Amino acid sequence: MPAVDATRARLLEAAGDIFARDGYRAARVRDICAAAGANLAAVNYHFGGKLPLYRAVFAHGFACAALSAADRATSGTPAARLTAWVDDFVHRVLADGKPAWVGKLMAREMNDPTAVLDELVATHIRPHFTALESAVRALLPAADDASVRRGASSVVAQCVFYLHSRAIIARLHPGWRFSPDEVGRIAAHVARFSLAGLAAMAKVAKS
Amino acid sequence: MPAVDATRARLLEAAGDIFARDGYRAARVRDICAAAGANLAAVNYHFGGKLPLYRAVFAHGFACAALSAADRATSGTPAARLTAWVDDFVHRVLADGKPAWVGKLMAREMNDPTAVLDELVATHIRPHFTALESAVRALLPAADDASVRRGASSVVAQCVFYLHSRAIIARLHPGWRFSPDEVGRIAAHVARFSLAGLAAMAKVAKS
Amino acid sequence: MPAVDATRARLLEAAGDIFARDGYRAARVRDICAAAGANLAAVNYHFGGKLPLYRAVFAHGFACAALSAADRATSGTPAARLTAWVDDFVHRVLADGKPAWVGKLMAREMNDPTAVLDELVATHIRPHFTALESAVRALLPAADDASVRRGASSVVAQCVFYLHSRAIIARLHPGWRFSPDEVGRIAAHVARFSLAGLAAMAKVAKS
Amino acid sequence: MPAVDATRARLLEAAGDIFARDGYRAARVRDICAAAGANLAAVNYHFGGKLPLYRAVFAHGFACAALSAADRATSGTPAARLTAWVDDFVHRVLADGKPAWVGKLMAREMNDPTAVLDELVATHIRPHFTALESAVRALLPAADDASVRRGASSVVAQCVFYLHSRAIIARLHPGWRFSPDEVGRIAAHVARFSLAGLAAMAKVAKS
DNA sequence: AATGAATGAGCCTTCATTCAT
DNA sequence: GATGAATGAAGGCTCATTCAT
Repeated sequence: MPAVDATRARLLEAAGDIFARDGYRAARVRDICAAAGANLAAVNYHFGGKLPLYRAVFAHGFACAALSAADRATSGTPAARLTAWVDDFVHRVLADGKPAWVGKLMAREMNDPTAVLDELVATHIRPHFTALESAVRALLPAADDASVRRGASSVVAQCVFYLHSRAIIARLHPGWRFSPDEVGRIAAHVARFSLAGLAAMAKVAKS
Repeated sequence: MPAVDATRARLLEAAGDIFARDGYRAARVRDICAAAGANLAAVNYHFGGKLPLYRAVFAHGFACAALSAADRATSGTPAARLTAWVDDFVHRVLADGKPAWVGKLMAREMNDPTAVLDELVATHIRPHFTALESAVRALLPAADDASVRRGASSVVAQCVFYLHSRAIIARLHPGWRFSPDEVGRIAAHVARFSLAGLAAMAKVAKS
Repeated sequence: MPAVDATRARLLEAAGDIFARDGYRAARVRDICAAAGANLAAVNYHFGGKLPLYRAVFAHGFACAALSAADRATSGTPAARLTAWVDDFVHRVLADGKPAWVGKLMAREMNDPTAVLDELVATHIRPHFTALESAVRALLPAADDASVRRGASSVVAQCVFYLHSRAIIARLHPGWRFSPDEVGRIAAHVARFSLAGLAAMAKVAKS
Repeated sequence: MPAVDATRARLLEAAGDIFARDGYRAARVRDICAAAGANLAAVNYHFGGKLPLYRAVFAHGFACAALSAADRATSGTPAARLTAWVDDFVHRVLADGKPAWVGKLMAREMNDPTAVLDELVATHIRPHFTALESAVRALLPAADDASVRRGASSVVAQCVFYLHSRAIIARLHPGWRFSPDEVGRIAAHVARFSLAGLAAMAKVAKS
């Protein structure tokens, strides 16, 4: 592709940052254009409006992030698959990498669901969650669907916690830094904690 | 005459609903006043502006909700205290009672922190969280602060999950209804799951 | 009269101050009522509105100020009458006494003439100015009306200058204080300056 | 294309008229935009708000008016310089030319000083007044600063009188028209009157 | 292909005024 | 006689969007 789409790409990156920081509503196309070094009308020219841009940002973000192969958790023992799933998710949630705004945007979508969320659930979230549920189900041989749901929820909850509650965490524990090492420790902790929790569930269900 | 503050009270209730539904920015004072059956200038007259109203809504919401005696978790064995804490929090998060919007507002504040959040952390959240942390610390005799932090986070995470992720839950599990019975089951689940997880942490720390 | 009109009187005083300071438009009835220690609705109750209050303030102000007998300049030689007139006017303009706001209000009315100004011209200003003109005419025996008008204008101009231009004066000469002594010096200066100017006019007209 | 700033220029001209007529506060951007044939948001787009527009109006007004060469009064005898200064100022004050609103705006600023006035004093008024003061000082060889100040004030006063008091003049002397001829006569009168007054001051100071 | 000028809808706020008590 | 609650009109400003170039 020629440099034609250079502005478009810069716009996409800038929009991701600003949408993640300010939310859809509070974000101003002015700021996005300015941050992208583009004209004020560029957003409308390239995307046709603020909302189309928002959709494009999600598409772009997930296209970049979803490549990280959540599928590696499809083989091995259930415990290993769960551990791998947790490790992958926690790292993604706490990553500071390029598409750092993908997670923040997701968190925002959850509070202000738009039509975009439905698409995301269908294309990315449901498959991802199903992979976890299959591992949980294998770890709870005698459990009914509701128990599996609750068990899987407890696992997911511990991962997304660091996404939704970061504002609270920053205020309660100002010193808590999420270095790569700490992220690893958190992932290991969540996996261990969850496996023990699920084991307790299995014991109860059996009895 | 109690009719003196009738408009003020209606305004407060309406504002809670609408702020919870639309967020601070997107909420329009027009709608709030209309919903309260009051004049457009009423919010400025009674509260002095949109932001003061927002603060008042939080104060009102917490004043109503905080009465539910979080203090019953201050006595008994650590396990009992943690169980009581979880039960209280899960019920509060999943309650459909009067101040149903308090939770939603909190969730919004976490994604879009304003100055209000700092006050809330200081007055309500930190004390609440400290109570949990003390129970967790008692359950992890040999653990360092970081471990206690991660352990407590896992417990909180499972409670607030049903607050932040309800949009996702509704899409992934459309049939999941949070009846009083189900809320009870969830609370029991989270407590058991967490105690097992913490026990596993204790074992590792000891070894 | 009973204390019934105590509020009314306080309102009048406060309104004078605030109208003089902020102008009719920018002045807020809130501030006036607050300054008078009265209710917000007191202005409407006692005067029937903001504009009626404004008129009442003028009436009150001139009733207090006009007593100072501008008429003492009606006897004596023309030069003495002019000197007395100037002395009276300069003192009134630069006075810091009770009805200090009367002058400022007049200055405001001149820039933003309302119906009030027409009344004032008829009842106070025209008689006052006519007294001056008669002295000037006596000093310019051979002059036509236009010359008298210009001469009288030059005299008045020097007096009102300290009213209209005080903002400029304060910025150009920050140290210039209008103590009673200085006010006396200014009055003397204006009279002497004017008499010399008029004498020069008389000489030209004669030739 | 010069059409680029056409709206901006029309806005400036319309704003000058309306600000002069109604004052800063009472003037409505609506009216200004309507008078300029522009959209309601045009003033915000081109100037960034009402106050910035107000400043721009002053800058524009003085840029147009200040070209009239106040500098011709810098050479010649003191009397000639004073005469030239007065002639220039009187003509400017009583001009009906293009920037007719400049004077009215100045008069308003004097009664309701804003931050704009400070800038104006520094950039235009002080230099202008200093030129006069130097001529007056030359005419009062033995006088102290206070006397020079009072003398210069008497001269300025006669010029600005026709600015501030036009509402009164129109009511006291309805027939007084300020034709070019009459303006010339007034200028000559003020100069002669002032030179005589200053001569009288010089005589007193000497004695 | 891309821009800068211009638009119009909508929002929060201020403020004088009114009304029931 | 006097007040506090409530009203409605109006104003300035923001911002996404459009249009001519």
